[in-house]
Amino acid sequence: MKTRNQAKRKRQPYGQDDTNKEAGDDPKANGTLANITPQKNTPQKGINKFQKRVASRGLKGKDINFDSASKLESLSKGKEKQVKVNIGSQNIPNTKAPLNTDDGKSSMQVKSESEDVMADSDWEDGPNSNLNSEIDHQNHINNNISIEIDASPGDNTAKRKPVRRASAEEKEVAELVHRTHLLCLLARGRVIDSACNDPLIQASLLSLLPTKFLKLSEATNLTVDALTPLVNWFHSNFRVRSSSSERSFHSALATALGTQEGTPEEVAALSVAMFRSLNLLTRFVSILDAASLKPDADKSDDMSPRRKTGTGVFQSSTIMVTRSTKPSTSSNKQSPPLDVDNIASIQNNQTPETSIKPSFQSQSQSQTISPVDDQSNERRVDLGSKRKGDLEFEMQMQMALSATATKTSEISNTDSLNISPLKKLKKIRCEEDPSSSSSSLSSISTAIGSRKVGAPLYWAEVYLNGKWVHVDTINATIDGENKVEALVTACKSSLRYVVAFNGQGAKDVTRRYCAKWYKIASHRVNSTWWDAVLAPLKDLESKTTQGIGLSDNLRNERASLEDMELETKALTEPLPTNQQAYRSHHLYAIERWLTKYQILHPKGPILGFCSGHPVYPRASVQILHTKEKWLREGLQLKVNELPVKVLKRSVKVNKGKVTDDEDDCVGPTGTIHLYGKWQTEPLCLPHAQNGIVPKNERGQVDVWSEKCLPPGTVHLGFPRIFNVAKRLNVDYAPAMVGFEFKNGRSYPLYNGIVVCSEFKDMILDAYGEEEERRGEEERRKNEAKALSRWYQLLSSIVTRQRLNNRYAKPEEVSSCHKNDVDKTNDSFDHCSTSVNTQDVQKLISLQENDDVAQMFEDDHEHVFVNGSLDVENSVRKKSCRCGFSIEVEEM
DNA sequence: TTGATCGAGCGGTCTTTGCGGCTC
DNA sequence: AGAGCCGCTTTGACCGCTCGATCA
Repeated sequence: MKTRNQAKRKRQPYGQDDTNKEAGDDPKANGTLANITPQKNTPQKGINKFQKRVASRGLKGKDINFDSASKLESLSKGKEKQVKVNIGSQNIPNTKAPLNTDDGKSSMQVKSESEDVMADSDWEDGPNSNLNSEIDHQNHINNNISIEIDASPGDNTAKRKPVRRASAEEKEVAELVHRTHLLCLLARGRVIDSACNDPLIQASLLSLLPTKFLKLSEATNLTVDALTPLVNWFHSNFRVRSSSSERSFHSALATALGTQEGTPEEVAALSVAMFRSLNLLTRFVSILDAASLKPDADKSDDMSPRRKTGTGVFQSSTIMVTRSTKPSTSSNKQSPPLDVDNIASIQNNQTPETSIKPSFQSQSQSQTISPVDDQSNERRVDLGSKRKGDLEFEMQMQMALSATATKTSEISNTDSLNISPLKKLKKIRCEEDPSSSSSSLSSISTAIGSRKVGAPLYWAEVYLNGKWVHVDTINATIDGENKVEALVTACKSSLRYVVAFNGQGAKDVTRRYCAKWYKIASHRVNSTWWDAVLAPLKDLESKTTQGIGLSDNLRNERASLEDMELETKALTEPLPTNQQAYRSHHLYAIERWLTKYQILHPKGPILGFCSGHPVYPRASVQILHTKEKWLREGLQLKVNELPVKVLKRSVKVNKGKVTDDEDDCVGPTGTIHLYGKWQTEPLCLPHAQNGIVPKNERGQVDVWSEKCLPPGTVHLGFPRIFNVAKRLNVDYAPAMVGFEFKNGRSYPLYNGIVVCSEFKDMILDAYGEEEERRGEEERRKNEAKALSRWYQLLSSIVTRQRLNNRYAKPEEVSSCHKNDVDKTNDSFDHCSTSVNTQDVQKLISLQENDDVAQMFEDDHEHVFVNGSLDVENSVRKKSCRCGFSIEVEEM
């Protein structure tokens, strides 16, 4: 298919494009540059335009040199990436340099390796007195302007990547993969949740607990503070390691419990089991880091942690934690836990900058490659081809390692280290909500600085005092739901789905952890599908979550409280600070990003400003349609409503509408009048009266939807039903249901008829009988056709046999006969028609009795008997006994 | 460094109820 | 002359979304 740009180029050949429009109306009339370029335009201006043009044709950025002093160079440089334009210019000022060539045909010659540059330029040959003159020809030989376009591969701008967009199919595949992955992750979460309920594991955990914590199980109104020592105890007694060797999660959990060491997933699950063993209402929470919803995003998307770590669906996501447990690193236990106290101490004692910068610098000077960071090593090898995201990730890795540097980890210096880590920190700080500046800052800084902290992927939610509290034992963080998003962002991971599991159910609690929904909304799957998937799981979750011994009222209250909390969070998102975010923001809008069919109504209230643009609630954005479009939705304009927006029609469409086609939607000047929904009311069509269907000017009813049916009528969308209505003498109108585009034109599509309601049953009954009769007729016709074909087949065999008998040698006769009979039997065996076996037997006996053969013995004359009649086509099929049949049109 | 802006590729939506030439 | 049949470049123009490049 021709692209729009190709079409544009086609419409704008060199001699007609804007370059030459300014240069002169008819460049061919006079081949001099002076004529091509008006006096007011300097050659440089023209050259600039040429450069621009070349750039726009894919030679962008290629080096264009206009060298009037250079000698004539061969233009045919083969495959050299060079474009030269030689323009003779001797004896005249530059402003009047004529464009001459050897053959005098074209005023300008451009040779390039990309033939299409020439190919889609509409150069025209033609006589030109100036160009043909010997003098100018000589001028050209002696003096010329050379335009060199150097497209060497090393050129910066030549590196511009060809933009390749994902096709619809690729997008669909990506979405399917995404959905499948989500389902797998949900199933995995349920497995883990189930393992957390194991009584043996819970009992073992209880036996490990210091007795002072056992009283927590009896306490009522537990607070966050009361839980802190328990979390710290767990944090310091359970370590995180990279991978699990166990196949079954249940046994892996048991092993992790025994060794007090496990994957982040296992450790988080153990913490959930521990809380549950203390009779605390606890959920296992996981970030579902599914494959990207967008094609190729995983290849280039640096947000995806799968690239950074190794295998496994859940394991893949924890970067730093995983790495920190490599043998050569210090044990987790050697690092102080990241808890509220630690954050406070960091705040008090040192700024993040001072804590990170010195060690970072010292690390950056080292050339030793740490055995710890094998993935960093890999990156170093391929530094030249690294993406920006990889560098950023490596930066963060190095910052993380260097900030908590122990003597073992040393990192080589790379170019990427030239970027100040402080700037990186500032960036992250800016990302963070200003309202939580100090604590968040320290937490993020610590997150980056500590080896213990990676992107949090698994944690627990404990129900305390009427609220679900985030408890991350891996990072020893309690009630840090506001920090999760920043941590995840800092670790270049994504927070698209946060799901809480309990009682074999699951609930999406992303809202609790995500303050900037607009950033993740486009990365989440269609909410209808996701909600449908989660609906049964949510029920399960809420039923179990409500605990034992609670009344239904309390259960409902608790469930609705959480829903309200999440809903409130969804509706109170802070205003984004960049304009682009308002383009598809679900809560807010600014006028500049509205499409042509949108309007603000009412225009207010103003919720704030972004770069001077007033911000309105998204709910104020209304869709506009033409009058016709509203009619299709069963709505009509109220009386005296004026269009709220008037659009110009395209030139081409106007051409066809210049006539007196003026109505409320298309004005005389080719404008489209648009109306909002508030200007409409339910469609009021004329009632059917006396069995007559109200029709439009074309004698039909436009059935865009059921709402478009005149009152008192019904749409009977059956094929051939109009015949029945006609036969019963009932008034009807063809139901036009849409348009079909074929051969560049639109054709109305009809589906059945519209009749008055009172005739509905009568017509349907008659239609049913008619269809039954038609079906029977169809069956009979098929049978007759099959029989006829069998006759023909057998007749041909008889003929063949007769010929063989007459002309073939005796030994061939028997074999031929046998073959024919075999073939016939085979055909019969494979025949799937409804031909009566008896009929065929009769045929075979006919054959054996040689009756048919006898027919052919004489000069057989066909005798046709009346066969079936095709009512629709008025064609009757007549057959002869020999099997020959003809179709006769009945008058 | 970051946001704004621009250009380009791609997919989706909207359009919307024939007509001119030929034969009989 | 007029009725009727047949076969037409594939619709394609436009808009919105997205992404990369560039610029301030």
